[in-house]
Amino acid sequence: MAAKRGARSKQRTNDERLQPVQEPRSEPPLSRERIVVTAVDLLDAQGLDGLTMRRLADRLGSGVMSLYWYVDNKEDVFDLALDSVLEYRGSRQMAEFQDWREEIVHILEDWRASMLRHPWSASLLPRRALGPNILSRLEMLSETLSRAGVAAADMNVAIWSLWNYVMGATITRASFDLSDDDRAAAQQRLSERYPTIERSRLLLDDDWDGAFRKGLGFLLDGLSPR
Amino acid sequence: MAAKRGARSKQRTNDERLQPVQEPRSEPPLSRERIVVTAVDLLDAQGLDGLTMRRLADRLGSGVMSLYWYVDNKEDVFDLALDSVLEYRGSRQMAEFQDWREEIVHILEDWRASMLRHPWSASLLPRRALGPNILSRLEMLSETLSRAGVAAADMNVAIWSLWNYVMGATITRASFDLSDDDRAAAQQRLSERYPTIERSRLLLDDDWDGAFRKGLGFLLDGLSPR
DNA sequence: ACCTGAACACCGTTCAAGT
DNA sequence: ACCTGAACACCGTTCAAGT
Repeated sequence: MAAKRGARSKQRTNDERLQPVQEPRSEPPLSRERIVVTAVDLLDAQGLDGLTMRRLADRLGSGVMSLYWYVDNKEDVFDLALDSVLEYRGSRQMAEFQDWREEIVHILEDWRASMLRHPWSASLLPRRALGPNILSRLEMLSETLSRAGVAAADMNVAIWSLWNYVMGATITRASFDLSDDDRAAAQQRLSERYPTIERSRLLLDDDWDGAFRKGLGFLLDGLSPR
Repeated sequence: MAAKRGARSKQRTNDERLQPVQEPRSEPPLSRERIVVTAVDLLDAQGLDGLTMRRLADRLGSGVMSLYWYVDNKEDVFDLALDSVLEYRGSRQMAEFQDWREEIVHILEDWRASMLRHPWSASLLPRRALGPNILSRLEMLSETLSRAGVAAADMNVAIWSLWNYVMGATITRASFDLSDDDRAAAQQRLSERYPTIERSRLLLDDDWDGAFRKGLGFLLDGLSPR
């Protein structure tokens, strides 16, 4: 568990071959999958700037350049980590929902939750090509809107509007991690020059989930066919 | 013009004191303002990753460490560049507008346009503290919503919803700069696994401005008081 | 097929020093 | 008050080489 790296195969001398094949104390061989899993861990722990090829190799117990056998470059690592985090793990048949609105809310809240579990992912998503997992989320969304009766001519606008809303909300939420003191101080500084937002206590509001759901409700009101 | 740096004050020997004070061929003195202007130029030319302290100093004709007299660190440069780009340059009295809706659309389209003129700015904005210029845009927005009769209880949700929509739309627009060929190729790959978004030609749609305005319309429909 | 270390061309920032 | 170069502890990736 707290085994030192580098002391890997030393105390293998007094043989314990009674145990079956797996050797828990030596690193498993490098693989694309291990690299992705470890990259996600590292990103979760250190953020976007915290992922470096050297640190990643370190965690994997390999030399830096060994990674390049499995991966083209650092951008490739980002793409793989991002896609892995966006996998939809919920059930596929949506029979459980009363109406399309509830279904859309579920799809978008699940998407948002997946990104917030890995706060680096939201700001990464718009910069990279769309991977298979985000595309299948868009496909789900699109199917549901279609069943809901959104006109074909409005379809793309509807999808992009919801995309914009979710991305904006999630990127903002993920990067706005001021402490309560910081927010109070920021709010304080508003008083003279920004009276209106001061009055509504804009920067003190911290019911992110509620605001997300409520604002999404407004948008869906606008998007509702007829 | 193509004067070598470092050769700055050499050929000052044969005196030309007839000319007045300004010396067009030597760099003006370093200043916070010059640093910000040059940083924006550099960011426009090379993007977020293209701004390095060394390149910035190079463009300014100074040593790298000289910058640190005017600026705390690189993050400081980002904050200053970001705020400078978000300054509102339009007229302040909104008498010209027929109704609040038109006014909101104007405010948000102007904000979006400012960010798209400097595509690095949108993705930077959510990561940094809110500077004075973005705060005064929020203040304008807030005033207008107030005058429009949005209930105090809905005010923050309304502001954050519009914020989310604009940020999501702009970040996406600014980073999605695939060539037409790339988009066609991406669209092609959708065919089997993502039939619904394939059918609506989601990735081929390139009327960004129209989609922004139309989606904003839907959101404002939802937000309209009563 | 898989892994490696040395090397290159970069980074941001500290520090001690110059004028 | 303003500016500097050397140095430190990093980066991503190429290359030539090892097994």
